[in-house]
Amino acid sequence: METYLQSRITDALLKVGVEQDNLPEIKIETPRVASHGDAATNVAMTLASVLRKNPRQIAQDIIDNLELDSQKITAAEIAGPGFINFRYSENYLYEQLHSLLESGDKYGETEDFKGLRVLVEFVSANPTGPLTVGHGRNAVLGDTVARLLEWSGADVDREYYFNNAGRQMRVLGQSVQARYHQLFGEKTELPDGGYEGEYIQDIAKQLADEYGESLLQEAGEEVFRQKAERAIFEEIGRTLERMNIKMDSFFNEHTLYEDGSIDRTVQAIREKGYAYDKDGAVWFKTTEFGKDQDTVLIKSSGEPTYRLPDIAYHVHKLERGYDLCLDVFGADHIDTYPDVKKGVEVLGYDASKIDVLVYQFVTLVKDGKPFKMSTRKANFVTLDELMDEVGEDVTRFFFLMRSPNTHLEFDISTAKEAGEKNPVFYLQYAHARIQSILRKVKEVSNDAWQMPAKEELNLLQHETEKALIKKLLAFPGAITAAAVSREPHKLITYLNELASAFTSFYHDCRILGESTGLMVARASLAHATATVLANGLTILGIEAPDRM
RNA sequence: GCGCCCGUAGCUCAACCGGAUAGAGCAAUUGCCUUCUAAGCAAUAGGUUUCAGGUUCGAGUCCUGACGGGCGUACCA
Repeated sequence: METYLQSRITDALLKVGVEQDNLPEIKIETPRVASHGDAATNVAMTLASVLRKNPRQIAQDIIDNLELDSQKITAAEIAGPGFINFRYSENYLYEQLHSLLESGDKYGETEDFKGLRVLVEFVSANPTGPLTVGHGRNAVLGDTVARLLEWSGADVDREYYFNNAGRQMRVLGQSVQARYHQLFGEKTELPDGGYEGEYIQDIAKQLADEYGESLLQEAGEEVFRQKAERAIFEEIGRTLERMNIKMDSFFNEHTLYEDGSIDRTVQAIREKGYAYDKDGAVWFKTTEFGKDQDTVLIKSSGEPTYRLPDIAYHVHKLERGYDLCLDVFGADHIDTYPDVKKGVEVLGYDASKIDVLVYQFVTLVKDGKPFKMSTRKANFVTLDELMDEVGEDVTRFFFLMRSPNTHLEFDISTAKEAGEKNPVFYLQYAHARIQSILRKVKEVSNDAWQMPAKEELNLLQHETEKALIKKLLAFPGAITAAAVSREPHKLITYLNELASAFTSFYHDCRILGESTGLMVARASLAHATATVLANGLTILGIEAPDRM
């Protein structure tokens, strides 16, 4: 419909005398106030200064030259300072509703990103401990944006990037080793900066159960590191599964060393003249890109900083042929992103294919106060603990509810309320309620719901019915908007409006007890609403229950 | 100091890359269950969009400057 209006308006503009080269971009938007119509454009106003004419006059000229199909649009009128408002015909609504019903669980899919190969890299927590609440927002955002892109036609892979070498992991191994020795009565201290979480003791205990005392002979921490890594990855895998997240691949940073990518990357940056040696370290000339200081690529110890493998990794992604590499990470990592892009660019790759979704931090709140759920000495709350406390659906929903670039206050008191206050249930309840009605319809008519003919939908004449249809038709656009801006909360806002439009309809129009024709038409409308709710919840990774 | 994000109703947040009368939920007040799920609906109240300038037909949105909060600014990841 949008493209239809755009082409009609373009034709009218040409007739009015606007030159081909001066055609403005024609924006079609949905007015905030329903009384303003179903679609509107502001072209007349944007043209006012160019044509040096009164915008309302321009609008009138455009309307006079518009050739609209009355089967689709019934009215085009001037309003306010020069908006042109359009109204959809009933026929158009019924036609669209009918095709929605035909699409069923595919309704909402578009081809906006058709053919685009996307790699979403997210979570990417190193296996040093269980996933925390902070990782939770990352995981859910990444997965949901991936789903949004998939619904928009993109070909999406999900990847988890990790590093199982380096100092952090050695300390992890040492920590487990220390706990293991303690289990057998030895007074071994945790290493400096060791991991204090209770899970370290759990892993040590597993090892004791499995191997008895035999590991006491181990001199180094390597065995413990390996065991810890495996145990932690298993737990992370279970957590992700619980959250409805399935990775396509896990990428080990180590492979970049093995295949020589790291060395080649440094070499290439040197050759381009963007790297130099100083104080035994290798530096990246980030000052040339407007930074205050140059940054270190390889420490004087010979170990690279994370920037170098990050650059090599992104080159690797691009070489795999992705058109879009989307990284999801927290606000604390934002500073590395320009360096990586510049590095990739210096190496001759198209850095514009790399995009980043940055999210702000999460604060847990309970009864109005910052809340620490964990009694463990380690200073974090795990995702599993959170899900145990409030449930999987609520967890996903709360992480998605807000715009990624504002701080998220996760109110556990609200999340735990199974009822009125909890916004997740509003959507699920609407779905369950519709299913309940449809079950009753089936009893009455002794027949399952069937696809109605288009004409049968003509009985939907009530204002709340038409408002609901219009809301349903906005679903694909809502997905696209959320996918383009990578903001899943836009979809939630839409679904809330949809559920609200449904309850207005439910309040004003009965389904059972009406004549057969009207009952069929309304049941179809309810069915369509349930379909859209279910599709929307699927994208959010949340259940759409049939009963509550 | 510098960079990024944020500042909207008592609280938590929306506002479709500059549009028409700034909207939801929670909290408050009131009304609605012998008819399809009241986990709901309807209504009332709540705002100088932190402040001061600027840009233009038009600003919560863009620019400048204050003020306030978060995160960075490592030879940590």
